[in-house]
Amino acid sequence: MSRNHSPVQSAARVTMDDLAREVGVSKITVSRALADHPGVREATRERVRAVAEARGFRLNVAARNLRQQRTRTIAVVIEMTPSHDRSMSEPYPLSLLGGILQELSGAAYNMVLTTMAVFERAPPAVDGVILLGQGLYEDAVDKVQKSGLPYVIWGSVDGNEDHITVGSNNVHGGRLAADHLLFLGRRAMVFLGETRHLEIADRLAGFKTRLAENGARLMATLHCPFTEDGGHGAMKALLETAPRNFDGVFAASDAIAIGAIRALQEAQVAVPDEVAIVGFDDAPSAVHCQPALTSVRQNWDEGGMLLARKILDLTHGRAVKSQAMPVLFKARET
Amino acid sequence: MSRNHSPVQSAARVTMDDLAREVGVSKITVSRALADHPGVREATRERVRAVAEARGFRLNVAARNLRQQRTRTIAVVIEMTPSHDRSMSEPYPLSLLGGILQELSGAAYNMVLTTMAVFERAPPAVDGVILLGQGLYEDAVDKVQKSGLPYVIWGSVDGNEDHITVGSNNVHGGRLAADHLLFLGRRAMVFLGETRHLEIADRLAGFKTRLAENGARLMATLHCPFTEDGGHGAMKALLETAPRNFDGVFAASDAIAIGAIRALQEAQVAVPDEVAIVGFDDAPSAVHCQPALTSVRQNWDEGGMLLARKILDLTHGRAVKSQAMPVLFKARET
DNA sequence: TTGAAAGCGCTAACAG
DNA sequence: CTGTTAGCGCTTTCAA
Repeated sequence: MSRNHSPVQSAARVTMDDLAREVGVSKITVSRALADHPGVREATRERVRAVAEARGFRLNVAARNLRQQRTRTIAVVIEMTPSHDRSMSEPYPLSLLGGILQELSGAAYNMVLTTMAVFERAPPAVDGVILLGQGLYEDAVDKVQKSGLPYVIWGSVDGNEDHITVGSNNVHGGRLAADHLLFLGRRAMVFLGETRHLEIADRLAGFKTRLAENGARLMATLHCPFTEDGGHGAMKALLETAPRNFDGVFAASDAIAIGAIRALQEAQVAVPDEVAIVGFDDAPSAVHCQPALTSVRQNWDEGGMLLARKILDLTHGRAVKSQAMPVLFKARET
Repeated sequence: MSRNHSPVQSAARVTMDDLAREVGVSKITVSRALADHPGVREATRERVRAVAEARGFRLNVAARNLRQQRTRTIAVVIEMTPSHDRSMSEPYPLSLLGGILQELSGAAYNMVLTTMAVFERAPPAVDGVILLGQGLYEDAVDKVQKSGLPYVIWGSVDGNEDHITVGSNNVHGGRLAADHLLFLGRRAMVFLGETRHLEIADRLAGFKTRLAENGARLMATLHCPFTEDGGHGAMKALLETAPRNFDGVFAASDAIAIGAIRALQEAQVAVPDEVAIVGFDDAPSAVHCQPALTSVRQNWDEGGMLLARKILDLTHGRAVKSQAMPVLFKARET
């Protein structure tokens, strides 16, 4: 029946004062009754509850937030490109958010999902910040730091003890990728990915280390975006400029790897017989693509939960440490 | 007097009063200067700005929210199962959130991502609600309605004018799926999906209509979860209990379809030669799976933007209507 | 162009 | 078990 036409709230909203007057107690008693504080007579609590229900009382959360100087809300700042091509899910899939949300939910905390731009332009009322996004790094960290709020970062665990970081052990992931390709007898490798991102740089570092230890060579490092098209373009360009001089590829994401495989197949290069390839993330499409993609899985869920737990600890003044999480190698057909 | 133990911010935070004292103006002038109100002398504004910067002033958003009686924040309530199997991205992928976020960002609004449970237990300070999630439906709508906030729903556009709904034209999607299978000469169909969800029920309804119009038959409707395992299990059970009496399948999601294909292949049933199949959503894996899955694409991005625009309109007291969005048929190998 | 007063709705602290 | 007082930090209103 045409409710909803109310702009924000229907009429003047019912306050605790209104309830207090009606029940015949003071508003602090109303507050205590509704908040389940001990030391309110059960009968009183019941009456307050009943009237609150009857009058459609809703707590003014903004008022409470101001009074208590805390919002029980954590901001999650993501990198978002509006482009269709690069879906938000590429570098940081929903399961990372899922892990965060699950943990925050458990603590009865809310989560504000926002971008750096909005975070600056219209700062939300929050108690802490989780920063996702490699591109953002240096810049974004500064901005968040300026906000004065406690924060944790998803990314590469560098030596900087100034900020708390949670992330996969990317160096080790790179080593595992190298080991696989070496095991397949490959000696001449190519790396695909944007190494300006610390996480990616770490993957390459681990990869290189193992190659060096085993006398294999890195023929090229191609900087390409995280997408399938990025991988396809980079590999296509590589194949067109010179005769193929490599037999192993390590891609910084599964999307890149899948694009690269497509380019290889278009150029009549057999995968994995002529060129073996390892991706990263173990995305769903890694299982379904042809041939099935060997990849390095990150534990997004757990990562999200860790991020949430750490930011909650920080907001409660507890000590917190950075943490690198193990990755899992998934050998498939490539 | 131990102000609040301030777990959140380090020292006592700088307030507008502090700035006012230091600059030698009243706090309201500080407020106006920082908010770029006209009618503040430029010199004054500059001084205020400088001191604010120097002192590391940060606006107390909670206080502003209380005073202004609005938060510039919209809650997005999602259905979240903690289970690994059913990823959050299944029914409502990140791109829907992306669309919402993009539109809210543009209006300098923040977005609280939350679940129904948290929304009830720890209501966030918001001006409106976007409700995602078919499972939630009746129940969740009631709960949100009780909150007294304006809201819009992603889902099926039913006749109910009480609430504003945005969603794909699921009925038409069902018709398109039927047309494809009929075009391939199929006459005996199976539907896979949980029809208690209104959206799914709509897909089935459109599907049935077309079958009836063309004298084809619906042999079975199997209720299964949205996952690959759900589709696999349902199809496997169907194949085991009786001789195969169908040659076309319409699945309520791509994940279900991919699971069903696997079950068919395991039972030595050729896809699409013996059984053709159509999915829904046009997920990335639809392109990569073997054989490539025919599907019905939903315009998530646009849907998210519409949801956001409508809830903003509602919170500003503007009239708003429900809207069904066109879907796009993607014929592939199945 | 600036300021004084008031108060948004709630809850912590202390008294009774 | 309940109440009084005070005030969180900001912005609206009205006055100068």
